Amino acid sequence: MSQVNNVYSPMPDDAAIIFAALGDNTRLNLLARLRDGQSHAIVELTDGTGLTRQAISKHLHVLENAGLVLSEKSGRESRYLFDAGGFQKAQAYLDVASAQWDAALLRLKDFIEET
Amino acid sequence: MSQVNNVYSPMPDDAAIIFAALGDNTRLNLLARLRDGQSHAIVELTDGTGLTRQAISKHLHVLENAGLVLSEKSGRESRYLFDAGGFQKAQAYLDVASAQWDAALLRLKDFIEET
DNA sequence: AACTTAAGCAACCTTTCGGTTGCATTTATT
DNA sequence: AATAAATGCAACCGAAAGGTTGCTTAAGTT
Repeated sequence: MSQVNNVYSPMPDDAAIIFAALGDNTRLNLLARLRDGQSHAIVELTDGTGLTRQAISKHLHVLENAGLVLSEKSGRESRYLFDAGGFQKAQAYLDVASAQWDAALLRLKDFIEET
Repeated sequence: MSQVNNVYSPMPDDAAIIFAALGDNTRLNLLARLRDGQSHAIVELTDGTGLTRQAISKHLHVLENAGLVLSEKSGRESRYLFDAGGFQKAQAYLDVASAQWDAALLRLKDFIEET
């Protein structure tokens, strides 16, 4: 079984996973911090959240699974970095959806004017 | 207490609610069907999903709450339509995030070249 | 008036989610 | 060698999510 999976037509499954990962404020805040382009250790990302390290660790795994962050081990710490890939897929999905909507509106408009 | 809420800086809370609503395949499929620009009754949207009418009804409420669809009563049926508002907010959020990321990369690049 | 269709409401069930605590492990530090 | 720091893993918990069934109500049909 093969699958087409180019950037112009994101797989719905992927999209749902990415959007679900974005659908939580704690995770959106983590992403915002990671957008500085540098890698951060878990303790560091935990700081100021009011949550435990394990909670943050779980959130980071969710983000990683969605392709929104990358992780790398460095000595005793695992550091996380922003991954633009997930974002681009989300944007692509919304763009395609918008385009479909616009096209439908246009068809509707033409149909009405046809009278 | 007042709040700024323009399209250039979407409120994170809103964003999380919208993304969470998009983070489910059943709902993405419903949205895809609603992108034809026309209104659909619940029974109609239920058809072909393999789920019950009530399940679909709940999903539609989630979408409505996120500003992704609108509903209107017409006789004994309530009909749902696509609402571009939620989509635009989601797109705006991702755009701002991307821009921040790009800016951070640029700063990093400049910093390195400064050597 | 009788019947059918479209929905809403509410209770209930199971699974997932967001979070915590406790303990073991690995990698610095002193 | 002994201690401290950063994690990972696993069990556990309460709340929310996704779904179902049953019953009521409102609006069309015949």
